[in-house]
Amino acid sequence: MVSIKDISAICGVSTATVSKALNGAPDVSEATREKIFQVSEQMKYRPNAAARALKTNRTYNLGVLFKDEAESGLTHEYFSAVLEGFRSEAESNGFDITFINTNNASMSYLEHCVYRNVDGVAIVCANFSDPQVLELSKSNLPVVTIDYVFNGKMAVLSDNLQGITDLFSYVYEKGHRRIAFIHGAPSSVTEARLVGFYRAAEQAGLDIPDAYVREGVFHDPASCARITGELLDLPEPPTCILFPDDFSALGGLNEINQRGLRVPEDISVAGYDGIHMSKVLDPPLTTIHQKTGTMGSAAALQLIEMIEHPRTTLARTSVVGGELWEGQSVSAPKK
Amino acid sequence: MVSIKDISAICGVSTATVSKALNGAPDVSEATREKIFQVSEQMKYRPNAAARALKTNRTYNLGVLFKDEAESGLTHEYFSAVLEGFRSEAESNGFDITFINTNNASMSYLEHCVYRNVDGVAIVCANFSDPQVLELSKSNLPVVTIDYVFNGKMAVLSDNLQGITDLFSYVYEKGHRRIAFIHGAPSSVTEARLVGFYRAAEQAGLDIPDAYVREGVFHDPASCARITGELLDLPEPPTCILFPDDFSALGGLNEINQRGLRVPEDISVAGYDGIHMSKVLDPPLTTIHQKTGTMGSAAALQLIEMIEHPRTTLARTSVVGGELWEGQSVSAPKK
DNA sequence: TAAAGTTACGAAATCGTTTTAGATATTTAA
DNA sequence: TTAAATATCTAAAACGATTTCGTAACTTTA
Repeated sequence: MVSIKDISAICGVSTATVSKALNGAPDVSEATREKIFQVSEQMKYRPNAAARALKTNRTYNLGVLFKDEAESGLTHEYFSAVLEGFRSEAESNGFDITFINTNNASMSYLEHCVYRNVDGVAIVCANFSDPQVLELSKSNLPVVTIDYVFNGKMAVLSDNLQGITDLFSYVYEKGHRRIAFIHGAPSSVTEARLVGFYRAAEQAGLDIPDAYVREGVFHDPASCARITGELLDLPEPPTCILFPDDFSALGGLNEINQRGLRVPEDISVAGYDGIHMSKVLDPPLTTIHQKTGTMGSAAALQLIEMIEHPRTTLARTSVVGGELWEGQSVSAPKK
Repeated sequence: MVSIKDISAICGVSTATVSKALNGAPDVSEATREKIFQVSEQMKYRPNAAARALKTNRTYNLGVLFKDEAESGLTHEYFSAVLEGFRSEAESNGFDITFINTNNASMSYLEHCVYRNVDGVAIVCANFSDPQVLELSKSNLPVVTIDYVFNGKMAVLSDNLQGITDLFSYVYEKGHRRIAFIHGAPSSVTEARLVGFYRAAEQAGLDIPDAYVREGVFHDPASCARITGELLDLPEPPTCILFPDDFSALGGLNEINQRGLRVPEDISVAGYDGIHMSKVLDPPLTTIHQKTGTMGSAAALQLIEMIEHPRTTLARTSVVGGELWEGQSVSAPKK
């Protein structure tokens, strides 16, 4: 490969000058700078990333922790889409990304980051109570998290509170008063949604019976199918069910269909996420679309800002609003 | 960070000896080797990847080209699952992965690989006629491709020919004789499936009318819905439709439902891929499950073999068989 | 016992950059 | 005219590893 040395030889200057010219240092004359650019262009010079990293201690590599406990990580559209937004924004800023989820026990996440010398790390999808994740969050490596906030660290959240509020208002205005909510396992996301749900109900002067609020499992149609069945078996079943996410809503839809009920004529349902599939279901699912691309992009920008200006950047949490996708799975309740 | 120098100082030996001990060179006594291991363990020494890369010209980093033209790449479960298998196997072998799909025009894929010094590259999802992809394939960088074969390069293919044959046989044995096939856009995958389809039909002594074989679009429910409608409008409509993939089959299912027909009582359908969703549809979709994890893993192993033993490794194409997932979307045809 | 062979180690070069601390030539100010 | 300031450049030292070759000490062989 052609190195700075080759360029310097051809241009008749020292390697120091070449380096400085290429990096825009002020003490290089216009003439030599131009010559150096020309030659390195023509010889297709590419700086050696390893050498540069060794010297500067900067790799322009961002670590990504993307662990799917339930084997649904990279194949979970929500997280994949966030990752794609992150990757794209990072690359626009000259950063590449490297996965740091080692599965051999030889290195912790933090050790992996150190080993690879990443400039910062994004925790996109992980178990936030995992000691290794905590270790990472406590290190002085720049960190950004998605949908979770570590104290004093950058974070990007989807606005679950607003999202569920919008969804609730929408179905309420459609006339529903018996609204059930199957939520995911306890987490900050679930918490925000529950708060939003109850607040919106309160606001509307609606009292939600405890039997209408059930804990399901994210991304698990089976559990949601079962709970949907139990809800329908209530003496006074709900007229509308909100699911933890679009995919798990499929389970509920099946249970409903199998009982010979129709959506939305007999019962209304709504999902959450706004994945591709939601638009293609029959009927199209009313859902809250989370702006995953925006979230990933915001995470990348915040992380990079922290990397470039560690002393002058305050850790902050940005909240990305969702958007109601009006499908046809919610209509006025039967009289 | 603690470096080899620190270890050498503590152990009272030279850095050369430390390096050799850590890398298992033969000319280090058992005693010093043990001491060095102990100390570096205790001081949590991690080799500096950049320094090592600079010296050895090996990064233990694999490039991954994963481009989603149609914005469905990272969010397309098939490719995501292959990638996950690849990543996992690579990491087990001490390799990390870096995306090389630059979206700024400043570097070609190959240049990006050179810049990052990756040891090899996997082309998981890309447009194989893109000049930049060709350039990559022609370079002397070790390359492995998924579902496409570059002459003289490693490749991993899903056995589409066998898969579609199995699927055909299955529906044929269920009694279907009017079998339609909506395939994807022209590509080696489509080609293999078409050959398999026609061969299987021939084998069965079945003549497939041209009107039954239609070109749709992978991963696009809308086009498949339209074509399904046209198939159903034929004077002699098929009793079974094979779709290009599970996701696009959704479009067909909707069209069928909207006409008041039921699956599988009135018409049978089958998908391809075996993504999570296929099991959760109502009825569960009969499909060919592609062993994506196996494919990704095989790709990683082949690539690494090529990297470690360039002179003694022959480029080869391995074919990973699929597996019929029997759902409930295919039954005997109506009389 | 002398020559040859082994074993265990270290000095130093090297990979391709960046960066600091001069050095030289040129220009400006006094 | 001379000192000071400025502009442009370079030598050389890093960064943290690997690797070649040499050497000293010790063992074996004849």
